[in-house]
Amino acid sequence: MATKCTNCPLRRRSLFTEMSKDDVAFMEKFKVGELVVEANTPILMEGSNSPQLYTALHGLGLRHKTLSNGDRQVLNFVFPGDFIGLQAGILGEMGHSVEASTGMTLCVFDRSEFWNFFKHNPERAFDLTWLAAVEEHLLGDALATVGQRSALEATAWAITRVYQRADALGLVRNQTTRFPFKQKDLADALGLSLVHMNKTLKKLRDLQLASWSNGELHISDLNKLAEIGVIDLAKPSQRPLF
Amino acid sequence: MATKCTNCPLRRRSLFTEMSKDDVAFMEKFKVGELVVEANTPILMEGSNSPQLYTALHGLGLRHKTLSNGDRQVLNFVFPGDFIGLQAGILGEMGHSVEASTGMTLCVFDRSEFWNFFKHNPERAFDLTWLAAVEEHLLGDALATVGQRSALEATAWAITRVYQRADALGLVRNQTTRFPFKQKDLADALGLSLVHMNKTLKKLRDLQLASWSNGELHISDLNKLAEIGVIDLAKPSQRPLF
DNA sequence: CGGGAAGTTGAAGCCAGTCAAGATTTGTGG
DNA sequence: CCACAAATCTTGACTGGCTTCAACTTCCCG
Repeated sequence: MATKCTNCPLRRRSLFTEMSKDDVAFMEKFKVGELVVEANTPILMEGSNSPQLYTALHGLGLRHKTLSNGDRQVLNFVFPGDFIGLQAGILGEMGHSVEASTGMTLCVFDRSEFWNFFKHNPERAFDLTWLAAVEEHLLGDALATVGQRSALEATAWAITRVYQRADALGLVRNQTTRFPFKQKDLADALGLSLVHMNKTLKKLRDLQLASWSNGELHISDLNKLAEIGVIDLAKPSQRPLF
Repeated sequence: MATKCTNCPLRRRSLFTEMSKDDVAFMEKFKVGELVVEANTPILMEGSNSPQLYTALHGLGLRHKTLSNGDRQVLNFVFPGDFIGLQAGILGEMGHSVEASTGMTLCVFDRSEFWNFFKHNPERAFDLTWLAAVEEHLLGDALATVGQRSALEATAWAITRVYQRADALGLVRNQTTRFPFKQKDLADALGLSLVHMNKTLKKLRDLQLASWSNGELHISDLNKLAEIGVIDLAKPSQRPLF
């Protein structure tokens, strides 16, 4: 049974901006159902023009591009609250693929209703653009990391960022959070080989900064980690939820 | 004397979508003037919240992030028609800096009027989101390149992309286009050292694929270049102009 | 329990970074 | 318009971080 937007468990979290009753009702009309997928299921394919758009309610996934030679670049990890399919909605074509890494529950929206935001609800349209701008911002950071930082720095950066995102969602306990990805996923996100990723993680373990095993990420010294990763620890500001 | 939007020289180019007379008039109100800057002038700084937004009318520039350790990542090159400051307009803060590499002329828009697009002109608001989505798309490509491709592949990719963009703007003659950047700029865009960038360019020269000197980029074999760079040569589709 | 996926570790090689020095172009003041 | 300085480009030699190859271990799940 699909949850009503009024009762959305995500909306309560302090990370997300308040939404008026009217807007919630507006979203309710837009929502056509929920999708439950198993781990390792493709959700959207690069180049596709999906009739449906999603918001991640529960579970984790990743966005990636696969080159014709088989190499894969992971662009980002998908957390609850993330909007999926903006490029399909706006450009008519996804520039990357999205897949579920764990089991996931997704809110499903009808793409044909997309235009209504712009026509009838400028605030929500603005929020949508806001999300696109943030995504651009994050990709810029990732590009700078992959382009300029060493393997140790990049790994520290990535781990710090994941931890911060999880923390903002209230998913951290005892400096530990669920991070059910493969080492290969992180390697592909940072442009490193799997072997070197493994050795770099070992180094962070030996330095007593962070350890990641059995899908659990534990942070021992966030400040030191942030320092190595050249990242500032400013609390992420509130963001709109779609 | 500032050009009126009605007479905008860019708008005539086939790359850009048609705009209704009403919309052009709408833009006209939004435009507050023109800015002429010299080469090597900063236009927007990372972290700043500029009251003004721009569209490049003439000249070339680049977007970049500078890390605290001094390393620089070039995110993209700015061509005529590019909108500058979307992040400032939407997020209230730029995630990267923008600077002029040649002398540039920029249309200046008032940021405080920004919200009016969403309120009064949903088509233009949609176009804005479109631009943000395309930017995200391009950054994804760049990330995949820097993360997964060798120096030769990455360089071929970058050169091909620049050439395609210039071509779409009608800036190519005799398979040659103006590309008045430094080798360091391209190196910083691809995460390579200057020395290796230089040697890679020499290799492309020796292979008789492309040569770049005196700010002029000449392409001998675009197909081969695109093949090495793993990029497809589909004509870029029309895009909205702001 | 057996087999496959994921993680771990060592050894060898190479792509790209760093260092260094000279050539060429660009900019500037007299 | 020349002369000198600064920036950019170029090339060679050396170094090293990361990749590749290969084998072994551990963890699951049927």
